[in-house]
Amino acid sequence: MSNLRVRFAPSPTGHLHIGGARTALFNFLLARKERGTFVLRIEDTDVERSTQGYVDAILDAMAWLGLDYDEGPFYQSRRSELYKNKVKELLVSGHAYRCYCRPEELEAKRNAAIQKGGKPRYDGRCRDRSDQPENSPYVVRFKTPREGYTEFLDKIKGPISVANEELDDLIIQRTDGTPTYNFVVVVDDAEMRINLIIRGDDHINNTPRQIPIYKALGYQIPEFAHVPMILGADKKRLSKRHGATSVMAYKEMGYLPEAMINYLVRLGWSFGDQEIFSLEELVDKFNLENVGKSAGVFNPEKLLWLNEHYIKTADTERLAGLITPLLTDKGIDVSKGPALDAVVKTLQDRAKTLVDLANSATFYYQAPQNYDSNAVTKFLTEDKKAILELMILQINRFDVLTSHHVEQLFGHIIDETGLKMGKIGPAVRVALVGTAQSPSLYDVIAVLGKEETLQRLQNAVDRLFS
RNA sequence: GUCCCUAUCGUCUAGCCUGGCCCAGGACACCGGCCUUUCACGCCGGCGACGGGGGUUCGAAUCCCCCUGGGGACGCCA
Repeated sequence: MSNLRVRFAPSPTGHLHIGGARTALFNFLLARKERGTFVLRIEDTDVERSTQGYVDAILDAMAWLGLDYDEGPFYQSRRSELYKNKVKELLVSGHAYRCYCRPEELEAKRNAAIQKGGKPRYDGRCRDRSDQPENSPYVVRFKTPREGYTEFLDKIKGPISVANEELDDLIIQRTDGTPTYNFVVVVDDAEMRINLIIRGDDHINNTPRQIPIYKALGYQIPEFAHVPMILGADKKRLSKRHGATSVMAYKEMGYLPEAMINYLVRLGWSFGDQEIFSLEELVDKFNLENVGKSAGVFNPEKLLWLNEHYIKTADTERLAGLITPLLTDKGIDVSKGPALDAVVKTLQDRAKTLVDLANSATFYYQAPQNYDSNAVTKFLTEDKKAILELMILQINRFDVLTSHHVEQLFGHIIDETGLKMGKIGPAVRVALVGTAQSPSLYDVIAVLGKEETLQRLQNAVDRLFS
C-alpha cells in the first residue's frame, strides 16, 4: 500500500463518455500499479443539470469496464456545509470578497473586452470595496494574486507557467450560496488527501487558478497530470456528431469491456510496439511517462479490430452466456437446439461483435424459412438434387455425426460422384442454412446433429426440386 | 482576440531527453497475393509520415529560434 491517492470526479450531467472513461482508467491503473487508493467523487454541484439517472449510468459504465474504486462515491451535493465553512474562512482571512456586480453588466463587459481584442476578465471592481450593502445579492470571489507567476510541473506536459495577471478573481460562491467548481474541487481534493490529480487537459487552464486557493487555505498542493483530449475524425472535440461516444453504447453494440479498455489505454499511451494488453499487464506496465502530450483522434475501426481479437480469444462459455439474452430477444430458445457452446465455437473466429455473433448463430436454431435466390441459382442447380439425396443416404449410415465423420462422409460422396468438394460443398450449404456463407460444413453439420441435418436436407429437396 | 497546451504515415504510435544504429519501426484502415467447401479468420507483400523556414553541428526526426497548423481555456458549467 503506497500513499498514492488519485480520484475520478465525473459530473453527472451526461453518460460516461470515451474521454471520461479513459481518464478514469488511467487513474485506476496507476492506483492499482502503485497499490494506492482510487477515490470516486461525483461532482454534482450543478443542480440544474445533474441527475441521479446519470449518476447510475456512470456507475454502471464503470462497473462494466471493471474500474472499481476504493473509496466513494462521494457526492459534493452532500458536502455543502464544508464548502460554506471554507468560503467563510477565506472571507475572514481576506483571501476572498463579496462582489455585488450584476451578471448582465459582467456579460456586457466581457463582450466589450472581446471586441477590443483583449482577454475577457473580471475587472476587480469589488475587490477593494469595503461597504456591504444590505439585501443586495452578491457572489464571493477569490482574490487571485495579481503579480508574479503561477507554475507547476505537470507529470505529463512538463513545466507550465502562467502570469498571474492573466488570471481574474473567480467566483467561488454563487448568489444562491452554492459553491462553484474551481473551489469545491480544491477543497475536496485537499480534504480527501488526493496527492496526484489525473484529469483531462481541458483543465490545464484551471490549475493556475486553483493553486492559489490551495495556498490560501493552507493546503498542500498535489501533483498534476493532464491527459490530452480525444478528438473526432475531423480533429474537433469528440461529440455526438462523431457517432457513439458513450461507453455503454459500445456495450449495446456488442463490444467486450476488455476491448474498450485496451483501446482506450493505447489511445495516448504506449509500451513500445505492443498493442494487446491484458488488465494484469496494464496494471504492471502502465505509467505516466509513456502518456503522449498531444490530442488523439478516436478511431472506431481500431476499437472494432480489438473487439474482434478479444472475441476470438474469449472463453467460449462466457461468450455463450453473453449472447444468450440477445438470442432470446430474437425469439430463440437456446435450450431447443444445439448447445450454444458448440455453436459459438464455430462462430467466434468470424464475429466482430457480440451482436454479429448472435446474428450469425440464429441459423443453428432456425431452419431456413426461405433460400437466398442468388445462392440457389448459383449452387443448387437441378443436377444437385442427386447429391442431396446421396447425402441423406450416407448420413443414415452413421449413428452419430462428429466433424470427423462428416469429413469422411464427404469423401465418400466425392468418390461416388467424381465431383470436387467445390461443387458439393456450396450446394449442401445452401440447402442447410439457406445462404452461401457459413462456417465449415463439417462443423455446421456436426453441431446441427444427424436429425436436424437430415430434416433440412429433405426439406431442401422437397421445396427446391418439386 | 488573449492566454495555455501541442505538432512523425489517413489514424494510434515507436524513435526525440542521452544527436550518427532511422533514406524512420509497429498497429488499424486500404490495396494485392496465398490458404480454402462458401464467407470470414489466418499468413505474406504493398501503399504511406519526420508541417515550413532559419540556425547549432562533421552529422538533426532528435538541440535552439521563428512561422504555420491543430486543440483547449477565457461561465454565478464542470
